[in-house]
Amino acid sequence: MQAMKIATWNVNSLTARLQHVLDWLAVNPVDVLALQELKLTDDKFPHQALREAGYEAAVFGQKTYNGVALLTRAPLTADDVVRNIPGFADDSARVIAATVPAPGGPLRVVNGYFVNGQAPGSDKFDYKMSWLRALRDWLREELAAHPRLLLLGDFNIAPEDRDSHDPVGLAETIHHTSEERHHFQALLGLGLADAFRLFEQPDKSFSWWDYRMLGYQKNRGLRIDHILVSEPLRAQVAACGIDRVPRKWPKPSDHAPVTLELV
DNA sequence: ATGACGCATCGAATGCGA
Repeated sequence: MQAMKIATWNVNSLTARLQHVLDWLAVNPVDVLALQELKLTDDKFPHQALREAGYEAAVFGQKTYNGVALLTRAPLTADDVVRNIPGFADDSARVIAATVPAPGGPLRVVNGYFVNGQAPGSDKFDYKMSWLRALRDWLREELAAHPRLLLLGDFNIAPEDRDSHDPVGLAETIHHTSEERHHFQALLGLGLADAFRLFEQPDKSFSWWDYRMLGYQKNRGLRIDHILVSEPLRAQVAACGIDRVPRKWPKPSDHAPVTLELV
């Protein structure tokens, strides 16, 4: 059976990062790439350049902020693409889900740009909590309908202390709060596994580093980009890692891609 | 340290990210 490669990457503006995406795909010709923070409307999406690179795209864009897309080598069936959480009113384009052909049977891929939440106690934090609750309730149904499911993207949650460069100094601040971590655990409780932790990983493995104060050079980062796999997929996960290479390129996204291999 | 850096927005200063 042929291996299948899947990745997620918050590009912090696809307009600014298109060449990075193309360069990365040329070296990492994954079958599926989930993108977040497109920061462009659908009419500005670079379908042509990506098609020339061998990818079709399902897009859910928005002006200035947010925006998500799924790039796939194999054509998607458009009739079961879902945009945002059904029944949850949301002004932000944060979720796109689609079914992707795969060797062991179709995969349901749910790509999310989770709410940042700014600070505990803020209106934005309340929105993050409501959004996470709605996501969980929807995913319960989605998993029932599609047992072979991946949830991936920018979760904006560092699940454990080891996922932060400063778990003590940043305790109970955004990305580190107990409430956010409980929500992450509740997602695992649906029957999902954090693919990254299925393998031994280097200490201080992060997927995001602040642009300021030499954050990357000092490895002051957080692991907030994740790939969760449902129980039926777990035994097929052969590898999961963070690719720091594009974070070293000129004018990088502040996030690095997270990659997964299914056999 | 209500900072820093980077991106987007009708053109500069501000909102936002994490």
